[in-house]
Amino acid sequence: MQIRELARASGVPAKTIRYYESIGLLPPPERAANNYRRYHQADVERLRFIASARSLGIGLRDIAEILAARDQGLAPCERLLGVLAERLGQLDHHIAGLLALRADLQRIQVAGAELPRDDRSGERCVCALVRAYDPRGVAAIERVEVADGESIRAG
Amino acid sequence: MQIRELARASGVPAKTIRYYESIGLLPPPERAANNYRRYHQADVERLRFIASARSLGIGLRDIAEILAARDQGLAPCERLLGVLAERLGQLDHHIAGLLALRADLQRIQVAGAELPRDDRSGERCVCALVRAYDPRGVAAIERVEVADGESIRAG
DNA sequence: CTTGACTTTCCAGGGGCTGGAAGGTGTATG
DNA sequence: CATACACCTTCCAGCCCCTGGAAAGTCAAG
Repeated sequence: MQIRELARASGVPAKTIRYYESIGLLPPPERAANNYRRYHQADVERLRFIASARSLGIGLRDIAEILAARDQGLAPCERLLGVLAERLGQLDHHIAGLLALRADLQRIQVAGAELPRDDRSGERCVCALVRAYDPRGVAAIERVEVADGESIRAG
Repeated sequence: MQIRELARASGVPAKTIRYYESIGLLPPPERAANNYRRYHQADVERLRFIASARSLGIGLRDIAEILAARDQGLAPCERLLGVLAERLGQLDHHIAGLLALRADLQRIQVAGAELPRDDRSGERCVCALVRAYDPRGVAAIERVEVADGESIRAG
């Protein structure tokens, strides 16, 4: 099958498939006479695994290690379980941070809504509240989830 | 004051201060005879605002707009409140996604822990569960929080 | 013969920094 | 005066995971 069909079968855009190949996550496939990539059912499975792991929030590096182990004939189950556990820990930490952040944000919002909106000095308005905000060890670790991109591959 | 002192007073690394200047978030400061940047108290305030807004998860673009408005003598409070509200919405959405993801992850972990760990075919082990995982509209939006970096500026 | 759908490669950008190289400057000490 | 060290400057590269676009080739249908 051609790259587009693999894309449809796996839910991963063709562009991303080429990218995965370029970083060694997928082996270079055989080529047809016209230099088009040719894929098989096994590639669908592999890519599905990658896509699912990605949507579980597992990084490409971990995925690469697991696949490399499997390619060498080793069972990667143990390792995968370890990655899942680690990911769960990260996630809990992350969620806790976001919940604390949410609370802070809401406090500022509520307090700021009662202040005048035309203060240009920035002293008696919501700006002052933001400026005075000091994340007490909880947030600030969570600078991460700001860079969105709204890709929604599986949407 | 020099850049390092501004860094200490604001909690923002010198490198990041230069970066902020390079993208127009901070105006180019005056220079001493030796070409060193020279800052004042007002820069501390501005940077504190930026740092706090960042740790609330507000993007540099929004921050830039707010600061630009203020630089033009307009009160940005209304706009800031809007940004906060929007951010709160994002955050709720994001947290909901992460909680759903957490549940999925845990389900897979628990189910996978009961399967054999030496399956090289990938059919009767946790690998199969991951491969079969299909985020039902909830996750997959949240591909975001995978790119950490563990910066911990305020740590 | 043209249209259109596919493919190929490569280069750039996003978000928000962070690290490092290569070099200039300022101050304290021997 | 030499040296050590801390600070400053600029610029280039990398992180993570793609995504968009350009320029060019290939194939089937009308």
